This record gives sequence, C-alpha cells and structure tokens, in this order.
Amino acid sequence: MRSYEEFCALARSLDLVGGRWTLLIVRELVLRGPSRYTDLRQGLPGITSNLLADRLRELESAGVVSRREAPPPIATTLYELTPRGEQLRPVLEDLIRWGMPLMIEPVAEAAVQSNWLAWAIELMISDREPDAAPITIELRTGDQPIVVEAREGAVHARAGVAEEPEATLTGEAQPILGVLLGLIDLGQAEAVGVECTGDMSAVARLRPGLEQAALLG
Amino acid sequence: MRSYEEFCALARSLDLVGGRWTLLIVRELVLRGPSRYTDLRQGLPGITSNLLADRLRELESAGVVSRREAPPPIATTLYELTPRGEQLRPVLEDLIRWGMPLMIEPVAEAAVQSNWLAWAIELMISDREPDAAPITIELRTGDQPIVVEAREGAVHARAGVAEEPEATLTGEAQPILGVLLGLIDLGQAEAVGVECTGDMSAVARLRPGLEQAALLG
DNA sequence: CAGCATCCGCTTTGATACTG
DNA sequence: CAGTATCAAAGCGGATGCTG
Repeated sequence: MRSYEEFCALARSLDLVGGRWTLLIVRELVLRGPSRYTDLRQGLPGITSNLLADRLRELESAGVVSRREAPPPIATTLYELTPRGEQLRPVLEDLIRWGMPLMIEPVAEAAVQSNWLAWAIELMISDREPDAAPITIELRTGDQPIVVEAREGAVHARAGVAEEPEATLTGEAQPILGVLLGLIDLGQAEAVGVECTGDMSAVARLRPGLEQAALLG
Repeated sequence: MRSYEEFCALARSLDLVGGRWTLLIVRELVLRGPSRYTDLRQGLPGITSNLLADRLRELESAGVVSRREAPPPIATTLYELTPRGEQLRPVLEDLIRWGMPLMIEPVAEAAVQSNWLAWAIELMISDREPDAAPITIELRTGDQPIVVEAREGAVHARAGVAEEPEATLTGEAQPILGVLLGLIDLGQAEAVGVECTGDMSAVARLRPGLEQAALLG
C-alpha cells in the first residue's frame, strides 16, 4: 500500500492496515490465535500465496504480527498478533457490527466459515432474560456447528458442538441469522428453510440489544 | 473494489468501505458535514478527480452517502452522509485511536489539516481535573489554529480561534501532540520547538485517559 | 508438504489534461 | 464547479515452480 502521506491518525492507520486482505488476516489471527501460514491461507479463501506472504511481512514490520519458530514436534513458523495487533480488536468489532445488516442481503458465491458467524452473533445478540436459567442452542450451518450459550446475561458463541442444546436451528446461514436478528419471525423460520427442533422459546430469548437494533434499522 | 465473496460481516463491510480513499472520504464528510465536490477534493490531498467521482458513486449506491442539489444561491451538488454512513463513526474513531501512536513517528511530506488533529485530540485527551474551572488552550499548528476546551470533565477540540486562552502552544504538529499526549515533558516543550505562552498548568491538566494511555504503550 | 518466489495478464489507481 | 477522458504505473489474481 502506498502511503496517503497525511499527518492524520486515520490515514496513518490505513497506511498500515488499510490494504486489501490486511484486516481479514488480522481477523483470522484473532479467531485462531497463533497460526501457521497454511492455516491462515485456508481461512482466507481466494488470497494468493504471494500476497499472504507479502502482507505478513508488512504486518510484521508494522509491529502488528510477530513470527515465532515453534519447537518440535510442531517445527513450523507460527504467526501471532502482538499486543499492538490485539488492539485492533475494537476496529474489527465495529466493522463487524456495521456490516451485519449486509448479511441479510444475499451475496453470490460466498464462502462461509462458522467462526466468522460465531463472532458476529456474539457481538450482535443479547439475552433478553438475563435472570433465567442458562440455555444453549446449536446452529447447524457453515462448515461446522455453532454453539450459542446465554448465561447470567452474557451471550457466547463459538464453533463447536453443544452437549444438550435446548434448541437447534438447521439450514442456510442467511435465514438463520435473519431469525436470530429478529428480522424473520420465528413462526416463519420453517417457511424460509430453517429447520427448528427443541424449545423455540429459548431462541426467542436471544435478540439484538438496543444499540445493535439501531444498526439493523 | 472486488468483493471478497465471503459471508462474513467484516468482509462485507470491507467490500463497501475497504477501498482506497473510501474511509478518508467518510472522514471528510463527518468533519465538514454536507460538502461540495471541490471541498472534498481539497480535504483529500492527492486523490485524483476521477477516483473521487468513482468513490462517491460507489458510496451512494452502497447507501453511505447521498447527493442533494442545493437550491440557489448555492446552486450546487452537496454530498452528505446518510444515517447509515453516520454509523461508521465508531469505526473511524477506533482507527484514529489506534493510529495515534503512529503520529509520533515522523512521516515524510505529510499534509496536515487542523480538523484532523482536532478530532484525534478530542478522542485521546481527558481532563484530569474535571471539577476545576473551565480552561481553553489554543494550538497554533496545521493550516489553522485549534481550540481545546475542558469544562465539566469533557474535552472538546475544534479548528478555530480562542477568545482568551489560558495557554497557547505554537510549533510543528508532531511535538505539540507529543506534549499533549504526555510523551514529551512540559519542561522539554521549548527544547523540541514548541513555543509556550500562558499558564502551562492548564496544559498539564489535559492528558490521555487510562484507555488511551494503554494504546500509547 | 509448508513456505514462499516468479512470471504474466488483468484491474485499479495515479497523473494530467480537458469539457459542459 | 463538477466532473470526464486518456494513458501510464502500480497492485492484485492466477498459475506455476522452487527449496528445505
């Protein structure tokens, strides 16, 4: 990336992390922790090998990423975020929240990974009944299932399987998000191709918070 | 910008606002409000006319910017952020905060505009003595002076002239920021080329808050 | 096989000039 | 003032090849 050559904090940030793929590389490192080159590649469908190598060098010299030689039996190079790189997390979170309304409009040929969805869900969904008993629901979509847990007012989502979920939603990621975001009525879920099992009142507890709803218009 | 073709809120955001110059155009619209094409150009040194026109079209079709024909006597086209565009503000603010440490390291040939600096200062500086009487300081740097006001715990900064400032700092933007951020001791200010007048204890009241200091390492 | 580097063609951006 | 047109340079995508 050529510099904007402005003495402006925004422009200086974009000089470092505004290049194509750069923030998506940071996303992968946030989600996966220390990662091998090959794992990053796999989490960035469409990136070319040379560009990933270029970007990792740039990020390293910008102090955002560090590289570390893992000892045997791993015996490979691991890339990880520096503390400075970790501080990009709020930027990513704001962009994810801002981008959420775009997840409703369909996009052609889009790759889906469940850990991307899990992060977005965790940022957008609140528990309407913080004092009720904890619940777990499982979303069967993307490249692997997603567990959403609500307990004591906090909602956590991650790729993985649930032990005994109160409910499961199965289908395409898009309508499932529509249901969770409250843009598709629970009663309409089956009609848009979301297969529902278990206690749907558990799903009804999970809804966007006030600020998130504002973004969804 | 070619789409990343990922079903990921971050990637979808970057599809719309991740292109070169795009977030800087949004910055200008946040700082200036509804603006003419020529004003935007002037606030974006180095952008070429065709690219600005392209980006404005893209942002318009993305629902971030709207264009409006102003009635006489202005009789020109005004560009402004839509509510959806306004919601990018947190993204910009996080990027400004993250980029602040980069303002200390010098960059060659950088353009400076005082309204960029004012926004950054407002985001990074707190009033250590919220209960004390209001103070105003003036920074003479950039393309015009900057007024920084602290009253009732809130700090506001804007391009403009102060009526009767308690203190003024005059010089290059970089060392002035260094002083305000507490990275250069007040006693060293003159030594790094910052001319100080008035009551320097007023300047000493203004310092990064806790979270901001964390970013500055 | 992991971790790149190289080559090539296409697309995006930059520089400059020009127009209603 | 608010753009469009043209052309050159840089960035990027796709394929392939190299090296431990």
